[in-house]
Amino acid sequence: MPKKVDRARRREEILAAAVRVFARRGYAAARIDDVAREAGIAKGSVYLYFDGRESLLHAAFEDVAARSAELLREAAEGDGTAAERLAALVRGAVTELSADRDLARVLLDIWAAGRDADSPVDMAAAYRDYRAAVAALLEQARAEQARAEGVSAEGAARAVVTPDAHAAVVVGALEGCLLQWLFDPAVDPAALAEPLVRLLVPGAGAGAGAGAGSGSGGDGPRPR
Amino acid sequence: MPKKVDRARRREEILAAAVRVFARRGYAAARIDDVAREAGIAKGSVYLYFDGRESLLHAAFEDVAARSAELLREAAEGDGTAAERLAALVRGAVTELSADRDLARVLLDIWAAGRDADSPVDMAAAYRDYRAAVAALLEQARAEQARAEGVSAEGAARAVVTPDAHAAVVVGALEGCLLQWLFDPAVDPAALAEPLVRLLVPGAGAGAGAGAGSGSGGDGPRPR
Amino acid sequence: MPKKVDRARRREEILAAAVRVFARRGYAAARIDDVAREAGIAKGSVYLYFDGRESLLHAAFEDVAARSAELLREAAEGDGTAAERLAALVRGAVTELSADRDLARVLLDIWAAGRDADSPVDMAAAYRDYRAAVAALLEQARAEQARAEGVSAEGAARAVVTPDAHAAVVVGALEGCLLQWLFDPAVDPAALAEPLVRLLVPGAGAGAGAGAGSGSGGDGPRPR
Amino acid sequence: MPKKVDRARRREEILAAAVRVFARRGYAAARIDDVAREAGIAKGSVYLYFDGRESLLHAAFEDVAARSAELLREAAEGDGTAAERLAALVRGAVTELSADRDLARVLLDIWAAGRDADSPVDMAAAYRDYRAAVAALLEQARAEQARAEGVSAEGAARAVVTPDAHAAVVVGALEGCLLQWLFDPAVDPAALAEPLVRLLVPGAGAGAGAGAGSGSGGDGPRPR
DNA sequence: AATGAATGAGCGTTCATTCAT
DNA sequence: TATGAATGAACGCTCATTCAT
Repeated sequence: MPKKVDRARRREEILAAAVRVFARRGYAAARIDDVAREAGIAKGSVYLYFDGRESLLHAAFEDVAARSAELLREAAEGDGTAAERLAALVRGAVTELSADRDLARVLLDIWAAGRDADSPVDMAAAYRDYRAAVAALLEQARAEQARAEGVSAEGAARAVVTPDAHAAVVVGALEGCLLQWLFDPAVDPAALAEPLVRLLVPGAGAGAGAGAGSGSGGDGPRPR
Repeated sequence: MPKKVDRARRREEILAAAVRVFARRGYAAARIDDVAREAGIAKGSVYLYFDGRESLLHAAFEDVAARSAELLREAAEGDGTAAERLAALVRGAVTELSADRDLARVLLDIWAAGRDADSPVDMAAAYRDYRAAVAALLEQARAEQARAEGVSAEGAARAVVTPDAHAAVVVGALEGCLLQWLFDPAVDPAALAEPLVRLLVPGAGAGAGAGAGSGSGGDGPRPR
Repeated sequence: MPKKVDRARRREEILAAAVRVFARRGYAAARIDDVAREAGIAKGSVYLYFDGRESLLHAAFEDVAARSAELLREAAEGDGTAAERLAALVRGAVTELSADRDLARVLLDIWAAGRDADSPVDMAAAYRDYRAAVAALLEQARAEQARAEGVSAEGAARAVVTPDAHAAVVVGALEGCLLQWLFDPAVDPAALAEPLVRLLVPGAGAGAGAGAGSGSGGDGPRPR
Repeated sequence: MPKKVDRARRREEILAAAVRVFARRGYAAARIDDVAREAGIAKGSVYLYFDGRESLLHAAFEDVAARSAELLREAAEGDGTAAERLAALVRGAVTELSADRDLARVLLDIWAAGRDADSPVDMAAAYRDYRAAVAALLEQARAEQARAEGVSAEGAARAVVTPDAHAAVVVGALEGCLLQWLFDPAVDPAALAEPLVRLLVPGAGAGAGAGAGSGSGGDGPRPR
C-alpha cells in the first residue's frame, strides 16, 4: 500500500515554485532552500523530483519551448492564409510570453545559461526551428500576395529581404520586445502585438516603408 | 599625470580580461582568479581597480551603454534626413554589437543580472533612452515623408503604429537579432542589418506590408 | 512458530545482501538503498530487521566471529595431536575465509570500523581469544614434541619464541595472507595454507629455520 | 614581495594533523573541519594544499609506502647475508610501523579504501613489490644455506615452500601482527619482531619445525 | 509487515574578499 | 602598488532515518 503521490503534479508544483523564486531573485541568487520553502517542502525533497539546481532551470526552459512548439504547430497546421497564420503566431507569442511574467523573467537566466555549448539547453536549435517556421510562413504569404497582385510584386519583395532574414527579424523583434518589457513593466507587450504584426507581417497592414509607395501611384517599393 | 593614465589603462586591461572570461565561461562561472590570470595579475590586484566581481560586470555594461549612447548622439546630431540617420543608427548598432562577440555575449549576463530593480545596472533607463531616440527619429522621418508626399500618408501611418511602439519594435529587433547570433554563429548579423533597415525604417525600402499598397493604385495602406 | 523462522530467514537474506553490497562498494559507499534493492525489499523494511546501517556491519562481523569461534572450538575439542589440530585450524581458517570473498572483503571495513574503543565490535577480544586458543595448542604441541623427542628440544624452542608470541605470529600470518588476497586476487589463499602450516606449526614440516636440523643427516622435512 | 610560506612544511603539518584526526576518529568519521582545527587553520585552507578529503588519505598512504620502499631498498642493497638483511627488514618494518601508532591506525582506513580497483591507492602493487623483495631475499638466503650446508638441504627446503609463498607468509605475518597491535595495545610489536624473525627467516633460528631437526643431537637453535 | 515519500542535519567544497607582507 | 595565502560564510547535495498509509 504505497503512498499515492501524483509525481507529475508534485513535480510541477516544485517547478512552479522554482520559477517564482528564479523570477524573484534571479537564478544565480536562487537557493535550493528558497525553492523548497516556496514549494512548502523540505530541501531534500526537491531532489526527489529534480536532478539538481540546474535541472530546474532546464525544466523551465522546456516549458517555454513546449509552448513555443505548440504555437508553431498551430501556425503550420492552422486555417487561413499564411499571412493570417503568421499574424496569429506573432500575437500568440506575445500573449503567451506576457502571460507569465515570472517565466518570462526566467528566460533571461535561461538565455544566460544556455549560451554555453555544453549546456543541456540547445537555444540554437530552438531558435532555428522558430525561424524556419516563420520563414516558411513568410514565403507562403508572399506567394499568396503574388497570386493576388501579380508577379512583379513578388519579385520585388523577394529581392529586398530573404525569408530567412525576415524571419530572423520577426523572431528577434518578438524576443526583443519581451526583453524590454522585462526590464521595464511600462512597456506593454499587449500594445506591441499589433505593431509587430503590422510592421513585420507582409500584407497585414502598413509596413515601415509602406507610406513610401502609398500615395505615389503605380510605383512599387523600390529596392535600395 | 602618468600615474593616472597607467591606472586607467590597467583598469581597462582588467576589464577587457574580465569580458573575455565572462564570454568564455559565463559570468556565473567566471572566477575572480580567472580574470586575474587572464589579465596577468594577482587575484588581489583586481580589487585595487574594481570593487568586486559584480563591479566588473557593471563596468562591462557601462562600456556597452557608452557605445550605444555615442551612436544615439550621432544619430541625433548627424546630417541627412531622419530616415537616413535612423538607418545609419540601425546599421551602426549591428556593426557595433557584432564587432565584439565577447562583449555581446556578456550582454546576456548583464541582462540576467540587470533584471533586478536593485541592480546597479539600470536597464530600464538604458532602453528607455534608446527607444526615445529612435521614436524621435521615426517621428521626424514621418514628418519628412509627409512633407514629401502629402498629409494623408502621414495620418495613415501614424494611425497604424505609434512612434513609441515602432521604436520598441526597432530596438527589440536589434537586440533580438543579436540574441540569435549569440546562440547560433550561423546567424550573420551583418546580413541582418539591411533587412532590419528595410523592414523597420520608414522610407528605407519595402516594408512587410509594402505589397499591400503596391499595385493597388491610389489607396494608401489600409488599417486592419 | 513459522513467523519466527521467516523473520530469521529474512534477516539473513538482508544481511547477505548487505555483505554483497559492502563487498562491492565498500561499507563507506554502501547505501541502505543499495542494500534494500539488493535484497529486493523497500528501504524502510531494512529497519524492521536491523537497527541501522552500522548494525548491518556489526552483524556481518558476528557472522565471521561465529565461524571463527566454531573453528576454535573444533580445534580445542578435536581428535588428534595438538599439532594436527593446529594445522587443521590453520587450514580451516584459510578455507573458511577464502570461501566467501565478499565477506572477507567486508572484514576490511569491519577492521576499519572496529578500531574504535567505542565500537560495538570488540576486535581486541576476538583476536585475544584467537591467540589464546592457538597459544594453547602450541604449548600442547610442544609438550607432545618434548615427550616424543626429549627435554632439551622443548627447552630450546621455548626459549626462542613464547607461545603467545608464536600465536600472534600465526594469527597475524593468517590475517595478513587474507589481506594480500583481498588486494590481489592473484594471491591464492589455498596455495598459502600448506606454507602457513609448514612454516608456523611446530612439527608440521620444515620451518624457516629448517636448516637447524639440516645437518642432521638424511631426515628431510616430513610432511604432516 | 610574496609572503613566504614553506608550502612543503605546511603541507606536512596538515597531513600530520589529518593523520592524528583519522587515527582518533577513523577516516569515515573525520571531518575536514576537524583536520583544519587540528592543524590550527581554517577549513578552506586545507584545500590550498590538498585536493580534498580523500587526497589526505592518499597522502598518508604514500608516506607509509615511501617508508616501506626505503626499507626494501636498504634490504636489497645492504651488507651482510641475505638472511641477515631479511631479518633486518623484518625488524625494521616492525620498528617503522610501530613507531607511529596514528599512522598505523590510518593504515586500516587505507586498506578499507584501497580495496577498490578505482582507488588511487594501488595496494596490490605495493604488496606485490613487498613480496617480490622478500622472496628474492629468501631465495638468496636459501642459496647461502645450501652453499654452507650442502645441496640436499636446499632441495628439501625448496620442495616444501616456494619463495613466493614464503614471502607472502612473511609479509602477511608482519601486517597481521600490526593489525593485532592496533586492536589491542597489549600486543607489543617490539616483542614480536624477534619471534617473526626466528619463525620466518631461514637460518635465523629455530623455526616452527625446528623440532624436526631436534633429533640431531645437542645442537639447539643457533642465534644468527 | 511493508512501503517509499519526506525529512533535515550534516558535510565537502568553493570562492569572493581581506590583509599582512 | 602588488601579492597570494588565508579566511569562513555559504550552498549544493546526500542519505540515514522516520512514519503515515
